[in-house]
Parts: sequence; C-alpha cells; structure tokens
Amino acid sequence: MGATKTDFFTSQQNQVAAQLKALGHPARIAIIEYLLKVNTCICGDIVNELPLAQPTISQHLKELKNAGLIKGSIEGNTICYCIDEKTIARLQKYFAAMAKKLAGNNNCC
Amino acid sequence: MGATKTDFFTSQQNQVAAQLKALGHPARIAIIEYLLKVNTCICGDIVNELPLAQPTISQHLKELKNAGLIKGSIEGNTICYCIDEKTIARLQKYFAAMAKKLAGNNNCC
DNA sequence: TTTATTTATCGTAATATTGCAATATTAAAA
DNA sequence: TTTTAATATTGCAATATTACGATAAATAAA
Repeated sequence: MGATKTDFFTSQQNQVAAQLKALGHPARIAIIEYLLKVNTCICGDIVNELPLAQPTISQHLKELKNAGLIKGSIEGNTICYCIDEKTIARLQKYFAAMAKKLAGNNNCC
Repeated sequence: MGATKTDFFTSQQNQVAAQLKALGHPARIAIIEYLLKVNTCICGDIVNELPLAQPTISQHLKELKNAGLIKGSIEGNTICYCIDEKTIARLQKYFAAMAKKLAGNNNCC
C-alpha cells in the first residue's frame, strides 16, 4: 500500500487532483505567484527568489510542468518558464462552478 | 530532509498550499464532488460511494476537515459532513484573480 | 579550445502519505 | 443491559515526496 488508487476514479477526478496536488506545496505556490508577478517569462531567477537549492527548484518546476501548470521553452542555455493559462482557466472554472452550486444551500451543518 | 520548508514561505502561501494539497487526491476530490452532488449534509453514505475502506475514508475526511474544506457536526451516532463554503469561495477568488491577471499577457513562451 | 553559466539528473537520506485490518468509541435500538 | 450501527483511532507496511550534494549536459563567453 501507499500508492493512490487512481484506477477507481474518473480521469477527470484524477486530472484535477493531480493539478491541485502540484499546487499543494508552498514552494510551488511561490513559484506560480512569482511567475504571475513578473508578468512575463522568467528564466533562472527563481533560484534567487526562493530559499531552496537549485536542484530542488528544478524538481518543483518539473512537477509543475508535468501537471500542465507551466510551460517552458529553451532560450540559449537558459529555459523560459511561464504559466499555462489554459490549466489555470480550467481550475478557475472548476472552483467557480463549485462556488456557484454552493451559493444556494446554506441549510447545512 | 523530506520535510517541507514551510518556515520560508508566507502564511498565506502555506495556507493556500495546504488547502490545495488536501484537494490533491482523487478520493478527496470524489468526496467533495459527492458532497456537492447530494446538495446537503450527508452522513455515512460516502463509504458506500467510494471503493475504499472505512478507515481510509475517515482519514481522508479528517484531512479535508483539518484543511478547512469540510465541516462536520455530530448527529446522534453519525456525523454530518458538508462543504465549508468560505474556503471554497476563497480558493475560487484566488484562481479568479490569477486568471484575470493572466488574461492580458499572451506574449509568453 | 577552455572556461564560465545555466539547467537537469542521479543518488540518497529524512519524512510524509496512502491504505487497511484490528480495535476502540459512542450512541441508538432492542 | 445487551446488541447493533456508525465513526474514529492505532499500528503497520508499501510507496511517494522533499531536499540537497555531486555531477552531467549544453550553450555562451573568453
């Protein structure tokens, strides 16, 4: 045991969970927020922004990329990362639909 | 090592990360979606809905509760869980602000 | 070519998560 | 009181995550 039983859930559930899991770490939230703040592609400056070693950040970037939250393109010997708007838009809709559905029923707990 | 370095991030970043982490598991997404579907408090029926053992579900519910995503009230010898709208609303705003800020700059990657 | 510079990967230790059987707890029902 | 039903807790094994030092790879600069 110890492995998540992904087989028993829908691919949608697994996908949303994977995307939120990728955001479920303060370092990765910080990376996303930094990318949002600089408002454009960034390259290697994340390492200077966060109190983590370069391999650790590289790993976090990889996870964000695997989950589809950021994308990167090679630029000389550096790599330019930026937020993948589509995924954010999808998550935004997910929570918006949820909040909307919750708006009606306050007869709970 | 192996422990997340929460000390180095803002409490806001840690909080958002903790909430998204709690949602970062298909079983917990399924629980939230079920709570949303039944549109009212539920009690013990989640165990019948999910392909997981009762202790496992109890654990997932505990995590969702700790992260502030659901709340529960005792009702006889059962417990009534339901979604905590405030937390969902906060997350919804978080993603909405992000999506809005992203809307302008398509000059990336 | 040699030397930075930047990012990725490997290996590994520490810690966290996932899942469940067994058991405990609590309150309703008989 | 005894039994049943619902939920929580404990203990444990399997696996995943986090973090970093060392090193590799690849390109730019000297």
